[in-house]
Amino acid sequence: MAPVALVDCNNFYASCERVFNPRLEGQPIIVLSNNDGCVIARSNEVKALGIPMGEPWFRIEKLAKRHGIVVFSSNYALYGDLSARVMGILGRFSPRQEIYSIDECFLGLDGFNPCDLRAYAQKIRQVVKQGTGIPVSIGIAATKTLAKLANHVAKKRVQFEGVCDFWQFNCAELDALFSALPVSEVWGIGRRITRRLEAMGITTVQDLKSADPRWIRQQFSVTVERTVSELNGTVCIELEDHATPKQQIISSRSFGTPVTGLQDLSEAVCSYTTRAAEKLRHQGSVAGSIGVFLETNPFKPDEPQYHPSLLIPLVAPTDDTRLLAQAALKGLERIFKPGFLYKKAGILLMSLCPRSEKPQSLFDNPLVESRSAKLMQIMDQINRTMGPDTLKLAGSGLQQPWRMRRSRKSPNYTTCWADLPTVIAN
DNA sequence: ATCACGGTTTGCA
DNA sequence: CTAACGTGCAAACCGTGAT
Repeated sequence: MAPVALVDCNNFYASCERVFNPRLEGQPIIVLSNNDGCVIARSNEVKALGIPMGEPWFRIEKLAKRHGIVVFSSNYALYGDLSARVMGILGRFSPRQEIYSIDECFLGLDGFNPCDLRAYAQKIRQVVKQGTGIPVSIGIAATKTLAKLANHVAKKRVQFEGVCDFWQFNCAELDALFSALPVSEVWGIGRRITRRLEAMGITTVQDLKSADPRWIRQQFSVTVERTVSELNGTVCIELEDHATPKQQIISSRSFGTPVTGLQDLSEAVCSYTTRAAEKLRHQGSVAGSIGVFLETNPFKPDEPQYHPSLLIPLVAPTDDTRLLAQAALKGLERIFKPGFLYKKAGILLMSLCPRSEKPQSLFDNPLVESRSAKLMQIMDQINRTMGPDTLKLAGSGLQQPWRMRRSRKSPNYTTCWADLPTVIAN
């Protein structure tokens, strides 16, 4: 049985802010979503106050002030950079690593003796903390679903000191543990399925583990059935140590203030397309079609609502930002209607396939194509070395009045020289 | 009756 | 002062027209 570890950073975004501002140690911290909309990360002190994840900021602003909570806009440049450092260190501890999200990864520990991996896990925690300042917790078990659960236990129970290894439990102990955990803690069991399971009398992890897999499949789906098998120690979800290319790439943002005009929407659509195209090239794919959508504010039911979308097939699959933006803007013009307060716009790249498998067409012009490829390469390189958006399409605009609010962003400590004077001044 | 499809909804993190 | 609620992805689902 090959052990799997799930390493997860504790309160990741809050911890990132603390790394560069140690005075925040022990202080309550929250980090807000894009547009300073709602709470997406909380330090332990804030969790203890009972402020839930996803809570809209405007509803807790007063409470936060009362408790002296330190509030940050999200700073993805900072979190992404620290994430890369943490992942780099973690990768040294196993030849098989699956980076699952910005703050967690699985490590395949095949070949390691499962008898006692706790010391190894403690070593991992110590090295990551020393190298980055970020505290992590580690769960170890036979399947990814169980490792996730073990990680949860490692975080929740202080006596485990950040590491929980299910191999250290016998059957009776495991039964007792699982009977004390709500079914909603299981990876893949979200709000909706939890509600339905509870209605059927399945309320704990143990209940779900001992449910009949065929019945679960019939009532729910293969996905939930797999989850049940994984709880029983049967591997159904393999470790994916090489990133599979995305089937679709979405780029969308809410606006800082409502937008009414086609000009502003065009700028937004143009820059979202630029970001998506960068991701597309990064994974070495081309897109066969591009979708555009607009949204008014659904939280204001009194205002006229309109959420159009349109899918535009491309003449030939491409990864050229200019061609993609052209198509997206043409689509935008077709769905745009004046007289609405738009809150959000976005684009989707679809029908993706590897550049190498792109079908040749009679109308391909090899000279034009190679120029396009070279131009995109140079753009990507300049933006990579000199900072994002150093070189962009004119259609993205300069003022960008629609940009999201981020009034409480910390400096980009690790990725922006220009931000450092702020740091020193503080 | 069955399948492939595309668009929409659901669900998760 | 006021108003203020994220994003990205895949799987499941569903209606349609072709076979």
